[in-house]
Amino acid sequence: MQTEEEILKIKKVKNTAVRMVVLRHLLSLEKAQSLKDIENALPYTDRSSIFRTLKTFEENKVIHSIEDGSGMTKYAVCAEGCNCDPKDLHYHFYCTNCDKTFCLFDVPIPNIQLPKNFKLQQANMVVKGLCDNCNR
Amino acid sequence: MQTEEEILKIKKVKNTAVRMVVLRHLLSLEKAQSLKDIENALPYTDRSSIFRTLKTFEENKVIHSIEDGSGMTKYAVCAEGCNCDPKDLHYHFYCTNCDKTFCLFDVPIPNIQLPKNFKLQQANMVVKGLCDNCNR
DNA sequence: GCATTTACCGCAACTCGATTGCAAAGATTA
DNA sequence: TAATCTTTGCAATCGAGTTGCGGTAAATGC
Repeated sequence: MQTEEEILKIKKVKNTAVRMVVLRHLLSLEKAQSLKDIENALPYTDRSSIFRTLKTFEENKVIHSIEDGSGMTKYAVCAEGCNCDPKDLHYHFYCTNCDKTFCLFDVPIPNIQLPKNFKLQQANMVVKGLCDNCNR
Repeated sequence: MQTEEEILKIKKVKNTAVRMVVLRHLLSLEKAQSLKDIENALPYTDRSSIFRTLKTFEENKVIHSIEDGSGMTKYAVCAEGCNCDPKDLHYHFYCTNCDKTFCLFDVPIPNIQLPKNFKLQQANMVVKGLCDNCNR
């Protein structure tokens, strides 16, 4: 497991107070977080600073964004060695009851055969339904 | 091919002027449309009327909505016999250059093996990249 | 056919997540 | 140290989506 400092160093992102606290927060949680989630969790850090931090992280592939159909973009730390290639894809499961987003790392993504001359850049596979906890 | 009147009758949606014009517009295009798209195409129809029409259509399964990662919900007319089941799924391809959304009816969706006790309600599979026309 | 109820429409206002302008504070370079 | 660039916090703005409300049209009851 890499420390926050190591991650930022590897991804060539300058280490600042806001960046450290945001990255630490993301690392401490297993679920993808929205800007709002982070804002609520870090009450002394300004929203726009968090926003810009997330953009910076995304540009430098520290994190990747997920559109899970909840209406809010979520963010999660890239796995070690992840280059946010289409190959690194996984399904996201959005629970319509508890509003949590899960990364389904274990569910394989098939090879998508696109029409001729279409070029894949990224993909967003979101499955919605009820999670384990809510499906009772 | 069904007429607008027939579709509304089958789906038990009352036929009104706004509904007719919105449905006709959606049928006339092969690509999923956003509220904004429709608004621009129908300058004499009020946005909120179009919005409520789309909601009514969606509730009655005349159309289905798509979240394609463009930030705007898109709408497309359901195919004949479509019940908007997870089974009726298909990939959507969003071109990051020309901002168009394509339905990839011909690309099969695999069976998604969810973790134990998770329940699938719907899925949204969006592939982003360059379309035929923009990939030159 | 007329009155009453219900549904629909258009306008304007509002919500809320995302984004930006700007100036102050901090870090870096010359 | 001075000049320059980056980051931060605040406030304002943007834009898609949504809602309240009064007016109009359609459906229903008598």
